[in-house]
Amino acid sequence: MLKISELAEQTGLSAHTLRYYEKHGLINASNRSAAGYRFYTDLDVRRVQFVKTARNTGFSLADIGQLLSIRVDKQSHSCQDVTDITQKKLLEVNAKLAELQSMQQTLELLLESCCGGPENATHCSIMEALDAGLSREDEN
Amino acid sequence: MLKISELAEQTGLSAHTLRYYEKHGLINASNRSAAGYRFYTDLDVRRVQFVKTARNTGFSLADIGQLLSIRVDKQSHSCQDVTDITQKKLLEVNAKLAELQSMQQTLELLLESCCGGPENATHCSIMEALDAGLSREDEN
DNA sequence: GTTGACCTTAGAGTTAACTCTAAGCTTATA
DNA sequence: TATAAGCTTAGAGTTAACTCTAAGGTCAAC
Repeated sequence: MLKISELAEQTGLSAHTLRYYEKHGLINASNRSAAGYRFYTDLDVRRVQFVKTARNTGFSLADIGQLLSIRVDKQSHSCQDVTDITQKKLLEVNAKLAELQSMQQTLELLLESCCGGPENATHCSIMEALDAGLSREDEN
Repeated sequence: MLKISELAEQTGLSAHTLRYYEKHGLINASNRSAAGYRFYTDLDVRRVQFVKTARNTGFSLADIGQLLSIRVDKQSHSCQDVTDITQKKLLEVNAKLAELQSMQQTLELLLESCCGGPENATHCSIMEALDAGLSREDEN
């Protein structure tokens, strides 16, 4: 049985975050001391680790809530329920990735075009490109 | 001379957003009518377009504030001032990109591993992988 | 028996970039 | 001249996921 600070140390999350997760229905302490202190079992720890892993994989807390409700009653859910959530997240990640890759390319082109030196910026090609709307090559 | 809704239409930004940008010192209306209506010149329009282009390139409003202060006094700034801002942004974008690529890979592996069918989730390999911390292959 | 570290709760603050609302002028049109 | 569309401001609300604070109770050790 772990106290909240011990669980925090074991999982790498802060006690604040753990209480926050509890408030949002993701986790819970199986036991409380007479005075109200939270005490966590091994099962609780594993649930927190599940949350942390899902978080690192990009799932939102809302997604994780869904995944957890599948986790506690796997019989009543299908693999498709799980892949639906995962697919949706992958699409979001891919969309964000495309956006960032476009930014990356633009930034790299800008940096290639500019001397970056101590000359004054009167003819700076980055400023010119931003002024010209990047020459309309990549607009939204 | 454009009214704010006309500028909004020309730039694809909302009038709300334009006022927001003004409140944060990025743009301004060169003129006001007797009653206080904003009126924008061609120069104002170009400044707004600069902001929009920079925004699409990933710069934060704070970055754009810096770029704009260079823009209005290029003599007093060097190309290096501009590339410093651009470099910093590229590093941020690259960091975020790496994070998302790792998530993408994980999500794809998860999806490959799971049948995604109507079977119940008792042995769902996505759930198992999340439970196992993704087999420790990719931890933070 | 008193420090000091740790725990509790409710609730406020943070961040970025909007987005919207309310209450009240202004302006163009019919 | 009356209506509707559009403008003004100040300020509140939104989103996600924390992060922190205040005020106070608890517990182990010296």
